[in-house]
Amino acid sequence: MKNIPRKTVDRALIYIRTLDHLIKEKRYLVSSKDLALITGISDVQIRKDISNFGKVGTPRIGYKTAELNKTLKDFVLQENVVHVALFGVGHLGTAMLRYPGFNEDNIKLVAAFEKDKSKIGKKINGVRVYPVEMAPKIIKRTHADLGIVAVPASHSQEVADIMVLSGLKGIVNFAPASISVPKSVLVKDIDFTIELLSLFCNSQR
Amino acid sequence: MKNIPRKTVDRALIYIRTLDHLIKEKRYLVSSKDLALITGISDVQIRKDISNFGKVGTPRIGYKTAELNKTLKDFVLQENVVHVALFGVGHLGTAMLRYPGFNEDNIKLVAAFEKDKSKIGKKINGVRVYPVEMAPKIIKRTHADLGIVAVPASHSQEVADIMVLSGLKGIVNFAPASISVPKSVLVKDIDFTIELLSLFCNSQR
DNA sequence: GTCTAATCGTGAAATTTAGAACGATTGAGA
DNA sequence: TCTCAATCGTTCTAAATTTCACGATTAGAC
Ligand SMILES: NC(=O)c1ccc[n+]([C@@H]2O[C@H](COP(=O)([O-])OP(=O)(O)OC[C@H]3O[C@@H](n4cnc5c(N)ncnc54)[C@H](O)[C@@H]3O)[C@@H](O)[C@H]2O)c1
Ligand SMILES: NC(=O)c1ccc[n+]([C@@H]2O[C@H](COP(=O)([O-])OP(=O)(O)OC[C@H]3O[C@@H](n4cnc5c(N)ncnc54)[C@H](O)[C@@H]3O)[C@@H](O)[C@H]2O)c1
Repeated sequence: MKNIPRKTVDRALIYIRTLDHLIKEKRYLVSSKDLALITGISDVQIRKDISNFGKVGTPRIGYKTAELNKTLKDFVLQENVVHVALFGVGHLGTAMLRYPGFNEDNIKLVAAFEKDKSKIGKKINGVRVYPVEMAPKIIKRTHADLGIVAVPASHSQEVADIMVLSGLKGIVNFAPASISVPKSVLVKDIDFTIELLSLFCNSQR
Repeated sequence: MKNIPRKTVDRALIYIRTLDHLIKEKRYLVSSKDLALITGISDVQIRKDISNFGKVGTPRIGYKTAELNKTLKDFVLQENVVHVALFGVGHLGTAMLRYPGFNEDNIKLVAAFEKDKSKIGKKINGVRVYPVEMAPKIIKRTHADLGIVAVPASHSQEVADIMVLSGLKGIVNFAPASISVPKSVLVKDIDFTIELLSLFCNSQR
């Protein structure tokens, strides 16, 4: 298997999202220029990304939406369902538990973990809330792949440690604090504050 | 003013966040190596980033937390308060309205806009919810700089157009669909689905 | 069948970003 | 005072990523 650039993989997910949408609208063909208009990514970039996955386009015509979608999905997702464990059932965590869109994209929240006893034992949108201590056991039982940190920053390292111990391979961290994990575990920080400030800084110039 | 790399600006925000924290703990000095341990960013990268903003460190000692923090803030934030308008008071929008952390970082949610009449007129955490039609007027009155798209993807382009018309200079888009805006308006997409899938893909290799 | 315009795919150039190496500086302690 | 070890800041090198240029291909018009 060819070594595909990290950023290409990320953009492939955007192409997949876009193609899913086009297919739902019964669109059969799409050119790199069309995709560029929709996604804001340049047409050259799109063609180059796609060429990583083989020659699937037809000159003068473009790409068949269904075929391209399948090609991309085969490469980057391989029909996997991604199992995710949530830590922290507060405002943000609850929003995610209630979000119906994950299922459609092969993401399954398999369990939630809380400290607050009043939330433990409940089921939100079919997902049970467990005490944090049960995380290692439940995570193994449910085959969770990834974890989400949605606890206050003061407890983010603590839950990150549990996630690592439990064998999770990737963490999305919403807490506004860096977490330390072995380098075999990937971390994606999503700090709304930083995103807003960054946008503001960059719009100022 | 020197042209500072975009990624350096983003990392500067992480340094600021970290320094805020250290200062709160009454820590006066910090070396690039310390910061590297905390943030996961390499010490070389950190020194190089900081050197963009002038020589503020002392060999053998490191940086004074307060001084470095001030230097960074002067460059990238300039003591501005960022005014933000929220579109969509659903699960995610409400979580943001209720988040107390923004204030501490000079981010102010100045108004929220909704379609659902049952939500209009309410005040959440001090922020009033208006009908979308009032957005241009309220945004001008409140001097909002940025907007947040927290409506379903099916309506994201529609509200993005209103944001542009209203003069917002940057948009954080949580909807899983690309939005088209003039290139003078910056967009930051945050698609939880894509973040999770990306993490999964990258952890698989 | 030939021509043509649109589109793909790709190799090279340019740009951005990260990393490595290393000299310069400084405070602490012998 | 002199040495030393820690740390900063800068320059050079390397890697990753994007952009550019252009040839190759193909469906459709005539
Ligand atoms: N809500 C937002 O818009 C927003 C914006 C920026 C950053 N964040 C960050 O996202 C994270 C979650 O935000 P939120 O608004 O949902 O916070 P929240 O306070 O509403 O929820 C946090 C939840 O985590 C639980 N918790 C605390 N310690 C725990 C532990 N050790 N193990 C398990 N659960 C624990 C709490 O009981 C609570 O239910 C925070 O780190 C916050 O700083 C949120
Ligand atoms: N909640 C999550 O965890 C999550 C995860 C991934 C993506 N998202 C995306 O984030 C966005 C918001 O998610 P959510 O969970 O808050 O959705 P939600 O359905 O809870 O809330 C959406 C809100 O937008 C309002 N709205 C609809 N059309 C509008 C319009 N034209 N103008 C103003 N308001 C309008 C609705 O009345 C509703 O209150 C959606 O695009 C969703 O796909 C959310």
